[in-house]
Amino acid sequence: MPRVVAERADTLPALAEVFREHGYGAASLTLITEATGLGKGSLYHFFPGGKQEMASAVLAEIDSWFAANVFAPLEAPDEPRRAITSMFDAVDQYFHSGARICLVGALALGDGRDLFQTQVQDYFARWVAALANALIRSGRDRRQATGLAEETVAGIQGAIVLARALDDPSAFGRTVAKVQARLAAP
Amino acid sequence: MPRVVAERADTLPALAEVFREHGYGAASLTLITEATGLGKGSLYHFFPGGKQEMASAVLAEIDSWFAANVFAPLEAPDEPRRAITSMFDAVDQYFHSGARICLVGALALGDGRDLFQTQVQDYFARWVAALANALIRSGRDRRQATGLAEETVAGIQGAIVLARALDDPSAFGRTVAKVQARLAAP
DNA sequence: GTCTATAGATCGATAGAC
DNA sequence: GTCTATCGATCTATAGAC
Repeated sequence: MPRVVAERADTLPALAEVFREHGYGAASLTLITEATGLGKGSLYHFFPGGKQEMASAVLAEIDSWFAANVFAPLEAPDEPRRAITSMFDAVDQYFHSGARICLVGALALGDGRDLFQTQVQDYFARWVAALANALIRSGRDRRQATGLAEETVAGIQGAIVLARALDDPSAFGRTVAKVQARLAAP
Repeated sequence: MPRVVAERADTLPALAEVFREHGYGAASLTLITEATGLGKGSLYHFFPGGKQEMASAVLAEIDSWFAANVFAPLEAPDEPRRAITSMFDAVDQYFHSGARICLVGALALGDGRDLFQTQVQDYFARWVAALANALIRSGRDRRQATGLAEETVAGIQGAIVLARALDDPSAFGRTVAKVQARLAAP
């Protein structure tokens, strides 16, 4: 039978789930050992920097996923409108239609804000820049593109907060659909 | 010289600041004693339920502030447009133009989500309902008012996330201004 | 009411056997 | 690599003097 955890990267999905579920500070090593099925010894073998390195690795993987599935298409030289559409598809998929929160946004609001400020800032800055880039190439005025991109990313993040607060994942889809429609309008 | 802390309610602003700064789980009693200037004995005298009761009391005070300054005007029988304008003024004031996060939203995303779910849900549900009510009375279509209210509240929350993530409070004002402008349009 | 002292549990992290 | 045992620090909460 194949091992569930064969290398460091195999632990990242479970780690990400724990941090999303409990935040950074409240994600104890006990919870992490249960979620990953690894003892503390193994965890510290993979992550000598401890919990902080675990969270940082999760953020790096998230950034990598968005870079490949969201940022790169938005920055690609052609098809900006199609890239924007696929961005919303990717967002809906990644956030499980509102049932999953954005760990980066949660870290920005909660604890770990100081520890991971650079990674959090880079993630949002690149998202806004990539979307603004696509908006400009799709014919938008340069001056308004950044503002529109900020408003869109904020709308997505706010939709996650709202869905989580209301305990109603469908609020995410409803709200994001409005954000997307506004972006498609001239 | 008058005492700084004369009764339970006097501790709430300092408590709120600690929870906003560190989240619920990472706000230790040591941090709380430093912020309030009270020893543990005094804190447990005021809040026999411990840290959970402290956070719950803070949420109740936040809800009370919004009820008086935001929800009630929105639900008042007249001047819905004026109430909406003053809502945005109150929001900008309360969140210090993006320099202060929304503790309710942060709790919704992070730890304490289970502990305070009812209070978090009530806060957002009432905000959306009150704003939708004002929108209907200002001439909006009933079917679209709730969606527009959700989008607006989400936009405000997302603006807070974005401003915090980018470490740029001015992103809050820029984004909220766009949300407000959209609401004022026919 | 407010304090200090401290209990009892849990934390992150380490050591060392295998 | 993975485990168990355990360290010292820190946590929430309580007890009791004043």
